[in-house]
Amino acid sequence: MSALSLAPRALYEEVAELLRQRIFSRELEPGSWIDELKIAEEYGISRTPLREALKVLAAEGLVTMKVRRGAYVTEVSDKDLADVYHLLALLESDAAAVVAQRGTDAEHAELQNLHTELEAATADRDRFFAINERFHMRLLEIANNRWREQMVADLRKVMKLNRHNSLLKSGRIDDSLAEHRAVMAALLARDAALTQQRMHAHFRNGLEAAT
Amino acid sequence: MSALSLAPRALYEEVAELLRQRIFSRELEPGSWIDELKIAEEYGISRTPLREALKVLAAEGLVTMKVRRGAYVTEVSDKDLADVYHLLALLESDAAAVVAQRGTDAEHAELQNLHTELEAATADRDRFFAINERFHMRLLEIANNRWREQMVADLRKVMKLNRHNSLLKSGRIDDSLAEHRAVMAALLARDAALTQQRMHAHFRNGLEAAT
DNA sequence: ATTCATAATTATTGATGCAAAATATTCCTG
DNA sequence: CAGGAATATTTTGCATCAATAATTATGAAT
Repeated sequence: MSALSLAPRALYEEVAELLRQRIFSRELEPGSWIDELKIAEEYGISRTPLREALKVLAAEGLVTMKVRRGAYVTEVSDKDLADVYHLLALLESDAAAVVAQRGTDAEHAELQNLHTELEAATADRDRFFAINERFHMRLLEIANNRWREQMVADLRKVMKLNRHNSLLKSGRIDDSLAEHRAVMAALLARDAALTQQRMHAHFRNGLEAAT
Repeated sequence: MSALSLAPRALYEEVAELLRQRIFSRELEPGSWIDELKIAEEYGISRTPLREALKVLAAEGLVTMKVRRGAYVTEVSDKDLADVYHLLALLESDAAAVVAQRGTDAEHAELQNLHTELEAATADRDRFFAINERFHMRLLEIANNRWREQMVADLRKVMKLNRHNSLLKSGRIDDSLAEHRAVMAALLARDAALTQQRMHAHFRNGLEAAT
């Protein structure tokens, strides 16, 4: 990690990222109030960029702002988890259908390559998750709808708030891979409806495994 | 409008709302930079709450922040318009399917009442739009997914950035009403798939009329 | 005359200070 | 001893101030 970055982010962005990590690691627990003074002192910054960072996190749904009370880490109930998952399934399965229908052959090949990598990574759990993540992200990029990309990114952040934090549970690697394979087959066949349906099933199974 | 409100909003919220109105009225044009000093002076406030408001608007997609350059009103291309519309169609037609399947009889009756009001308001264009808006909002509330409600609200704000600003063009009132009637019929019959399909068609027609 | 470099101006970003509001504490009363 | 009111402390919210980076303008050199 180099000290000077090519695209220097604003301080409030850096702070937002640090807070996200602390929230995801549950160092900042859901429901707990965020002490502006304490955090600002910890990071050696003033409260101004911290407050701006909190506004960003509030928009992402990670924290909730109460007037004259401050910000607390959002608590996600089981219902919230199911609701968010429902939307992710909807958005990503639609993205898959779009890619099946309108993706170029080169883009399809690229996804197929990622899938092949995935098939080869069943032994290494972390690697499997990492490649899986790249696959889903690349799929969204190819679907080429920046508003959806933003929404999915935000929803995935909310998912990470949950204790049983998994878009993909451990024991489910083999099942998940089989579903992935089915999605790819439909996608390469350019069958949009089937791709959408199979991706949706993939998510539904994921939710059942998570709850 | 009373001076003292029961839920006093923070200044940055008020400012965000004022800026939204100015953006929607195109007083602040898409692509134009927002002069913090000028706006703050206009409103007689400091720049701190203004900057926090800009972060909120950025999260909604209404303005774009550039590091060390400030904020400018987001420009929405025709592609953006189509992309946002695509997502609105996806989210709202799914909401309709959910309501068809899981809404209570009382909730269905409530929507039917709104629809009846709509049928009676074809002569008054503004009234028609207002009731239509209420119908869609109520549908989302009944679908009972606060994450979707937030996303749809944000997407609708982005839609309003566009010049041909209309989720419902003028000449299309009769067609729109017919589509609405079809949606209601499927919904009351608790046919989720058909409801979803018809709501989707309703949006598709809306987009074609807008472009 | 054009281009590049340097300086000056302007605007954004971050820090500090102050006032108002909410919560916690203490003291008084029943 | 308990309950409530008044006070004190903590914390948020807004404004002002300082510094930092970017753009523009100016001038010199080729």
